[in-house]
Amino acid sequence: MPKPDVIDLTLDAIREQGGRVTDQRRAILRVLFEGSDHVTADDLAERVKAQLPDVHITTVYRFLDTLADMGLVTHVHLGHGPAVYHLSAHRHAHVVCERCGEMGVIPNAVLQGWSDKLEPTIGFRLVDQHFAFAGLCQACLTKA
Amino acid sequence: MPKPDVIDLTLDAIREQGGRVTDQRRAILRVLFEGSDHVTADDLAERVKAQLPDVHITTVYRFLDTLADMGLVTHVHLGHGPAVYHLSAHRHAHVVCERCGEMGVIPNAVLQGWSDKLEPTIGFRLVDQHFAFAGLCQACLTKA
DNA sequence: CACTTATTGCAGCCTGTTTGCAGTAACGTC
DNA sequence: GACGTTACTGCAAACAGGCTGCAATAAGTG
Repeated sequence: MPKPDVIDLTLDAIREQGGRVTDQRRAILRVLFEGSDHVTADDLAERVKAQLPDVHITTVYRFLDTLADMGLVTHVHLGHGPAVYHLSAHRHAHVVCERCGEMGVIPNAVLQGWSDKLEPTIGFRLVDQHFAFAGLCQACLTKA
Repeated sequence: MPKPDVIDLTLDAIREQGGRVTDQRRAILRVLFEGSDHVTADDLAERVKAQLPDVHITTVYRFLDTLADMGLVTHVHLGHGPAVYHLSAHRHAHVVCERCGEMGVIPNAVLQGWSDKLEPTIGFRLVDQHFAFAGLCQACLTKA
């Protein structure tokens, strides 16, 4: 008996809330869970099409939205271009180099620490970053 | 002899680099320097039109770009909507409440402090925020 | 199998911003 | 002050990323 994997569990969750399981959704989930993190909707659509042609980008957007409502995926804006999506389980803040676009990850503990100090002073608690922090990476720093 | 103000100095700087001074540019600068901070290009255009009708939004965008090249203005993305522009002299990082859109300001010293600790650990230096930080304001925190 | 209704693909819309182009007008020179 | 050069303007149209309405399709239910 093959052990039920994340994809099957997700599909069950979808059915449980009255959603339906389609080939498109299965393919999208496969790419999401097995492919690399931080994909744009467009990338995702391309990769899905490799398995199942004719999946429309709109379908991808709509399903990502559903998954977001379920709390499974989140999107982040790394810069001026399209947003990238990743599993909420992999949630963390992002830094992006303003010069070269290189991306770094800020551990949740660090963000938490900042937030704890910030809240008493200016009355804002920082939450999971929905927008990346702007920065400069080592390579670009030494170049300059 | 009236003392030359920021606007005149800016206009001089424009002329010095081969740029031309027009009524439109004068009006845009007036709104930028005298109006409130954190305006969208659209807001700006509206306010400019109050003084000088028929100034096209394209002109506003183009001149903002020129001013950005000169290092005079910066734009920040507060969220999903349009970007807001402000004078570079007023530079600081921004926090925006994810719930209600309320905006807060993070002092430069605070950002600098974070950056100093972050750089040795993950190799990124934080720079002036081009994207706002996501957060929750006091009001929304207590409501929840 | 029949039925209900969620999901799909498509075309077309939307917002924010940029571009190409021909006309206008600012500035340096005579 | 007139003249020529060329930066700036307004307009229309394009652009990107994303979302919507709709009719057709097909997943789940009994």
